[in-house]
Amino acid sequence: MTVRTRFAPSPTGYMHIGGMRTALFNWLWAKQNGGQFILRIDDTDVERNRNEALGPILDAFRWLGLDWDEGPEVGGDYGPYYQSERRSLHDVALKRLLDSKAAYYDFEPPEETRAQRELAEKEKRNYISSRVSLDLTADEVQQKLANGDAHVVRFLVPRDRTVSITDHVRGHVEWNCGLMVDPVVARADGSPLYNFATTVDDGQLKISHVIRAEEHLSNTPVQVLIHEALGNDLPEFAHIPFVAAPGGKKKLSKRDIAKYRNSPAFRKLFQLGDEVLTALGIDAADEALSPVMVAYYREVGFLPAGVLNSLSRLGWSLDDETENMSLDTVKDNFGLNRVVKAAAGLDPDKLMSFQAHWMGERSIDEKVEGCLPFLKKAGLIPDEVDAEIHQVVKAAVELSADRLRVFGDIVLMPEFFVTADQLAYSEKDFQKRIVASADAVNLLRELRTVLDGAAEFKADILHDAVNDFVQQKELKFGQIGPALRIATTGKTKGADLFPTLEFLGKEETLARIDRTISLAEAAQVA
RNA sequence: GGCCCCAUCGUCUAGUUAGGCCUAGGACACUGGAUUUUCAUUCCAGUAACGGGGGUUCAAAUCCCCCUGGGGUCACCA
Repeated sequence: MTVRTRFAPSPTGYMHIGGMRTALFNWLWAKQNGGQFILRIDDTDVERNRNEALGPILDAFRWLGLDWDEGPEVGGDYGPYYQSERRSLHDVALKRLLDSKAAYYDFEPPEETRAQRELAEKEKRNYISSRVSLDLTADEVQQKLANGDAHVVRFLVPRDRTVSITDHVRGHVEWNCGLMVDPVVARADGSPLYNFATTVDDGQLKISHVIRAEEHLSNTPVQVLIHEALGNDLPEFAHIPFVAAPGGKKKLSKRDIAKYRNSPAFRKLFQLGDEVLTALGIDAADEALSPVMVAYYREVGFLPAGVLNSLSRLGWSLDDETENMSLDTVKDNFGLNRVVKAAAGLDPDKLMSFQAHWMGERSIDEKVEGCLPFLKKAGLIPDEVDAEIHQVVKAAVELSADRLRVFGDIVLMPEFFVTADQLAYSEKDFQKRIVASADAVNLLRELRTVLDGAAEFKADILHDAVNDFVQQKELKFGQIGPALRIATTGKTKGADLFPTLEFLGKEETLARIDRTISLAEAAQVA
């Protein structure tokens, strides 16, 4: 049997990270079994511009390197792959259901249906369809149809049986059809509804494995029944756990983004986004760029390997110890039988840890390539990168070392790229360690002389010179180090100090100290 | 509320199918220490879990039942 899996997103304008995990598992299963992974666009109910809304979704797949064998742009033998273009196919299937009496026209007013439903809930009773329209004679039905009476088409659930499946992750699951509502399969104008269109399409696209999030489990009996009525071979099912919000068990949802902002577990990612995106001149409040969406990770400068590794381990494990895995490793070892049943909360800390691991695997040159676009976007380097600028970036990347966890981190280190007059100081630290410190300014003046007099402007020589000075004055390094660091980089932490000074060069270093002294004096006077 | 799903450290998980190798393993986070004249890294160590109650058995995290708790879903959305 050829394994064919599919992911069927609606063109919404963004790609949800949880949806991405579902897509990944589908891709993994297809690839591992030498089958096909299909992208089908469920755009039946969308009025927005298709390309505009689909773009971000395809971008997410491309960014992560998850290719699709059939679907938009690549076509395939089972198209069209846009559900809206399959309407004639749905019409034929609908007619077959109606002709075989597997579905019926329901003229019951929607208010009436809703009232019955509410009454049932109030009485703590299961609701099933009234089926009053089934009492109509064929002529009466034709008459109402001719009159243009409002109606829907419902699937006639066989109430005397059960539906059971053997789910790849949940095992045996069974439903009593006597408890099921007759689902609406089409509106009065014949336009199909989700459960119906999906079933028709899955059958026609010869999908072998429906791998989807657990929240679809309750749709399964309806789809199985429709498949049977249509005479389709039944696909196999795998209902994987949904991705939960960090620190919780509830489904990660776009609707709760505002709430996540303040959640302790999620805060770090939002903060990183705020800092990096703002430095890039991008609106960090845009929900399409929140950590719930794949686009966030690309824009902030994550590696596909980091995101993929994290997503793979969400609800799946290779064994009892392997954590760092490339996509190839996951692909070779993936199995539906090792998918966990319980919902898994996204863990931002662990995600960052995977990301740092894979960034550490990158060569300096690869890191430079990754940083360049970010530096350009932030206006820290010109768009035209000549050899000299390339060299500067390379040196900065080497200095930043493992402080560069995501490419976006580089734009948070402007001290490597701006000149003395543009350097921004951390206000609080500047105040505390320089303005409010009794002799910080005097020491900086003396340090300036020491640095100026160094035989060579090299890290180790500067280091020795400053050490000598510290000993001579009977000070501790801690009494001048922080001030020197702030004066030259604007902040209290960062890359190794003396190599940084060497990187900046004598002229720039002294200029920064001069500016610090004058700013401090001005502040003290005021 | 009906239907369905789920339940091991704070988190992600291994172990459950074939009960003993489990004084429950790993990773992330956290805490302490070493290295680092900041921060980060690296290294070492530590804290930390089988939701509860009944069974079955020589033996239960593992099998059965009940309870509790958590979650999903109940549209002429997808």
